Amino acid sequence: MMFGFNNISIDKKSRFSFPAKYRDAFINSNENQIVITKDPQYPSLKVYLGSEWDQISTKLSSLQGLDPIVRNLQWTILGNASVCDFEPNGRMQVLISADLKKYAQIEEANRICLIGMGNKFEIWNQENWEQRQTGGSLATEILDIVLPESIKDMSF
Amino acid sequence: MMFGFNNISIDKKSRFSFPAKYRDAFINSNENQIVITKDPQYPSLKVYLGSEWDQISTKLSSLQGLDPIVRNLQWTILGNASVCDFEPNGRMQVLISADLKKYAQIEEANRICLIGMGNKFEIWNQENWEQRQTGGSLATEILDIVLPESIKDMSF
DNA sequence: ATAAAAAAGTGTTATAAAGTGCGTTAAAAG
DNA sequence: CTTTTAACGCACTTTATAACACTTTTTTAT
Repeated sequence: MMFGFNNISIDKKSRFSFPAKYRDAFINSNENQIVITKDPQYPSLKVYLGSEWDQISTKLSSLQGLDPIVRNLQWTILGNASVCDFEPNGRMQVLISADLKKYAQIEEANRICLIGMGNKFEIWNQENWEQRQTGGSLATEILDIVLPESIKDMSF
Repeated sequence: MMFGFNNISIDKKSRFSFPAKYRDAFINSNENQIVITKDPQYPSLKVYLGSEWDQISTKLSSLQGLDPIVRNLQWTILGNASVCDFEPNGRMQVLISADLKKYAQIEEANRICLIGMGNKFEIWNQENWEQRQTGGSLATEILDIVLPESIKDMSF
């Protein structure tokens, strides 16, 4: 399990490295892929371990796509996923695409917030994160709607 | 069970040591990890034993994150947790990150209050602690809201 | 269509900062 | 007075990041 807040740099080529403290956890869970995609609620990114992603994406893509909310989630989460090779023994570097950077409002930033939430991470623009933490609301609360039963038991 | 008030020093590298009187309790409970994170209500820190943390974090991360209050608690507690290796037979030293120091308003301090609460500890800035004890209220009471049912039975 | 140029992506190295470990001194307890 | 504990200081190790070099892909111009 991987927890905690990290303010880390992005280099000129849009790469970041996971902090070394997570190395053991990555090695133990035997991951060799990382998936980054959009968060459906907030202007931020979700970072999944390969194995977690397999579960979530399998479940989500099996849902009835005629429900517009489900369809929207499928578009957002599945349609924007970027799969990266990942070496837990190496530099643990990951590239963020221009699209995802734009979505998370980190186009210009050379630093991001990487937040360990146990089995996944979130990536935030620093200002947005701070506003969130102090109870302030963001301009864009994207999924402010009632969810269908089928996804109530899923945790993205 | 570990109780009582302690005023202890933080060194230049932001480390503190648990008082020796708790050594036996740590050895008996066989802990080799300590987790520090933010208190969701007050500008102070919570210090959990590894085994306690496993329970709390598992429960908390399983809750429906689409509820904004739950999501906020997950961010605060899980997203700011710092897991430290811990040797009950050694110096029992723990590092406090710059972020957590800032949150607990102990950035400049070279002493902190470490309060044993049985199965966990709290870390406070001395002045805030004294104000609390004498009934004064702090400027920042962060979680002044009604909690959803799902977390009413959890004790953080 | 091909070659040149630019951009994007990958990998390595060097250096400063952060973190860790341990010995010494000072203070407190027995 | 002896033993234990707390606090401090120093040296060593690890980590993060910026800078650089090289490769691959894409774009542009002829």
